[in-house]
Amino acid sequence: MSQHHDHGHCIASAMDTAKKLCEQQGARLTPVRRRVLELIWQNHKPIGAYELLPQLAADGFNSAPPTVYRALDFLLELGVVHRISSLNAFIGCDQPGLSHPTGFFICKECGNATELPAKHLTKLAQALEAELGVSIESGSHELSGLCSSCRTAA
Amino acid sequence: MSQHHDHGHCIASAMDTAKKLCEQQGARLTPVRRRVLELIWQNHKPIGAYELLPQLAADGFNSAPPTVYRALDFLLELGVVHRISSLNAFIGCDQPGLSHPTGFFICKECGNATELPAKHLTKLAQALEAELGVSIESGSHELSGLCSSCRTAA
DNA sequence: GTAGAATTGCAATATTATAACCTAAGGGTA
DNA sequence: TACCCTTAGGTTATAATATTGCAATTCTAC
Ligand SMILES: [Zn+2]
Ligand SMILES: [Zn+2]
Ligand SMILES: [Zn+2]
Ligand SMILES: [Zn+2]
Repeated sequence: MSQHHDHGHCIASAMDTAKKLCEQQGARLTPVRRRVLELIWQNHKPIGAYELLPQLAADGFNSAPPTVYRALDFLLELGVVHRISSLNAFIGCDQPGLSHPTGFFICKECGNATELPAKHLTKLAQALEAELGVSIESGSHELSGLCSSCRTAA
Repeated sequence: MSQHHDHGHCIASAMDTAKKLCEQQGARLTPVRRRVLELIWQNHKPIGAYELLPQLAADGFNSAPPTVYRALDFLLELGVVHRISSLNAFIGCDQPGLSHPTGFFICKECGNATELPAKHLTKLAQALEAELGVSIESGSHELSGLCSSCRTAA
């Protein structure tokens, strides 16, 4: 996770991609869905569903659990957000649009989560399919430790 | 997951290993901890904490959530049980005693979970550490699809 | 035996997620 | 436009998972 990136650009780019994906698929990026995606990107770290609720409320949106879970389900389905189950949290996808195996490295110090390069995950899946005789359809990889910045600081 | 294994042996062997690990570490395999581990192995599929409660109650144990969560925490710490966070469930460890990266393949058809060979997971972790400049301390890999039996059946 | 530590019992509560049911809004078609 | 149908959102309640806090007990070391 780079510390010095243009974060406004991050968000704008993610919103733009989501809009395009919706148009391609005939899906509707409604105000609440759009706002949830913005909040997830503004946060830029894994964020829990219940942390989103007050932020939605502050914007005048309805803020009951089903509202945010529905929006999250939509965004997950669209492929612009991932769920990190070991944290019960959600984060924006780096490479939305491309269907790809998902995994994250989460720094236990700073909390930042970096999406893992799909290349390695695909390779692992192939090796496991060959060795176990299974067919893998989906998966998630959640690793934890110190990111390079936090390692340097320590 | 082999369908034709001596399941009684599975359980006995797991209990024996747990006992030895406790002796080595000066930890206490108390009745409720022992029973929780037995129940997990008897089930032989990922099992939720709240599924264990009534089974404990049937044996005359206290059966409030903290009881089972404490036992699970102890067994996780001891390394004889793993948590599968995408299922909010627990399962016995294949290679207890050896500290190893953990991952599972879970068949979406039959529900069986197979622990992934550590070799591949270690290799992935090393590749990611090199590429991302991070240091990985723990991780979990949860894959889903069809196991070889269910593939054949389908 | 006694002090200190670990374990358990117990009640309450926190956190995360979904169900059920109804209303409102969009979108195509005659 | 009027109609119908589908999707999305509002609202209330509840389910499912997990933890906190404190008192009582049991174990262990001395
Ligand atoms: Zn992604
Ligand atoms: Zn960090
Ligand atoms: Zn294991
Ligand atoms: Zn199967």
